[in-house]
Amino acid sequence: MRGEGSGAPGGLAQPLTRAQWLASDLRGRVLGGEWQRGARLPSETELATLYQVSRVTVRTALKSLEGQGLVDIRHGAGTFVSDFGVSIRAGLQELGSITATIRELGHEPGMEWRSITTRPATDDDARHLDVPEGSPVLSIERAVLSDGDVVAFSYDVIRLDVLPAGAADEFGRGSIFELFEHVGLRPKRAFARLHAVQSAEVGWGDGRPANGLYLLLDQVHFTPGSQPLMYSRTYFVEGRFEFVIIRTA
Amino acid sequence: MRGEGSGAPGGLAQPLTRAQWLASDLRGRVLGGEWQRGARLPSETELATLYQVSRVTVRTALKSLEGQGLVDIRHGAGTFVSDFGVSIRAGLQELGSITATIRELGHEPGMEWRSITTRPATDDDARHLDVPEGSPVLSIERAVLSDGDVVAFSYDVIRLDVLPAGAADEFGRGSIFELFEHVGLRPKRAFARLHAVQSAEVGWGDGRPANGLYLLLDQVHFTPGSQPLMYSRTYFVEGRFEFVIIRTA
DNA sequence: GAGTGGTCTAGACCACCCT
DNA sequence: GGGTGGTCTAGACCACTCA
Repeated sequence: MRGEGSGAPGGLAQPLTRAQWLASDLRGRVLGGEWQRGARLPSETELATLYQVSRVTVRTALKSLEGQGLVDIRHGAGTFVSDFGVSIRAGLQELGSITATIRELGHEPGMEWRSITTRPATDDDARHLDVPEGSPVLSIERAVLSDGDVVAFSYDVIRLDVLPAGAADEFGRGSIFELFEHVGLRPKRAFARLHAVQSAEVGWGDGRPANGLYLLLDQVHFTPGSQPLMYSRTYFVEGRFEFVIIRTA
Repeated sequence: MRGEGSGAPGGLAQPLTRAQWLASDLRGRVLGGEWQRGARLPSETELATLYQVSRVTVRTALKSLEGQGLVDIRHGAGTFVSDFGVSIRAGLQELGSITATIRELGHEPGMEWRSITTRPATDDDARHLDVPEGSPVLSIERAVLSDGDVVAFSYDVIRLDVLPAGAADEFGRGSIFELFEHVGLRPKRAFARLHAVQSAEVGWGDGRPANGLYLLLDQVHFTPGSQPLMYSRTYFVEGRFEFVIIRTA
């Protein structure tokens, strides 16, 4: 059954677990319109048989899709294609690159670097990245674009002591996540805080909103070994990006 | 081992799964200071033996604590008490009452009702709650307090057709979640969107911030059967509430 | 290499929905 | 009552960390 995985994962090549592969495949089938909105998917037992995996694996995959708002699992009744359906955007709780998210929404992502410099860590950097004040960090200022429009301004500070030698030179093109990947330092977790901000100091150029309103995502990214890797403050221009969270009991 | 569960669950009495009970117990032990910040917890196998449950159950509990930012699970190394430690606030992705969250942070929650009325659903209500325009809804305006200070203004619209007869009269005291619980309608999921808002129209009384800045949590709550139950717009006064999200890959 | 977490399986029993 | 999801178990094997 099921020849090749139709739904390619959004990110890069890397070994997928069976559950991730299944989720990706089912995601592709749902988005491909194989089932109508509100329609019932095959039962977990059926899927387990079809895909030759255990029911636990099926459940893991389905719960992931539920977390993305794609399907709706109802006890005793079945799993249904969510009413939000195809129009859903990736949830905020899933750690991934903004670029990938924009692409998944069907837009053309872009990036404009304003500056990339090496400098000593400020007091603030040091506190967030857990390094001594003054130790070298890579400071990046960039604007995130979607279909040519600025959706966010981001101020990122990256620890240099955990990067392989020469890796710093590679920054400046492509997604930051892809860079980390390339260097073998995939962020595993992020601790994020949200704030509403109004300021004329944020950002640069024509992309700045007249009202100066932003949703600030202030986050620290960690390696699988729980080392702080990057501290970023990303100011999303209010109204140009949909922040969605699926909250579950 | 482990006599009674020390860590009482934040919410109300209801049957807990073993994993939930375990999570609650471990949470109590961590918060109680049984292990230092950064210290390693017993291994999953040890915990499984100690608590007489399977390792899968232990993992479920630990992952829940990880999602709350309480512990830090490191492949091959062990599970450690998070550096954020005790000061952590509940994550935004966990669906729960604001009241309960405030209490967990060690503050005294409060509520001030401004108005509770029954009225026909507006166009906007109808769209979010999936009812015909004009069908009766319960409209609530309230302020959420923490230690006597206003932290949020909330405008809630509740479907009346799914409430048991007479239940509407019970609103106006206590947490809305407790009310739902009492009536047997525990929300299971919420679909939330976030916005930065600046407005002088929002809120009332002295609690309004001078700058008019709010973080708007715009959400629809669903019953386990996926019926829309409540549409609420909660305006959190910027700076008075910490919005935290643990994002994972 | 020993120990720890990450993933997966096959099977079981329960709670819930629907007819 | 029959089917579906919710939870749990015991055991297995793999990947990673650390000494």
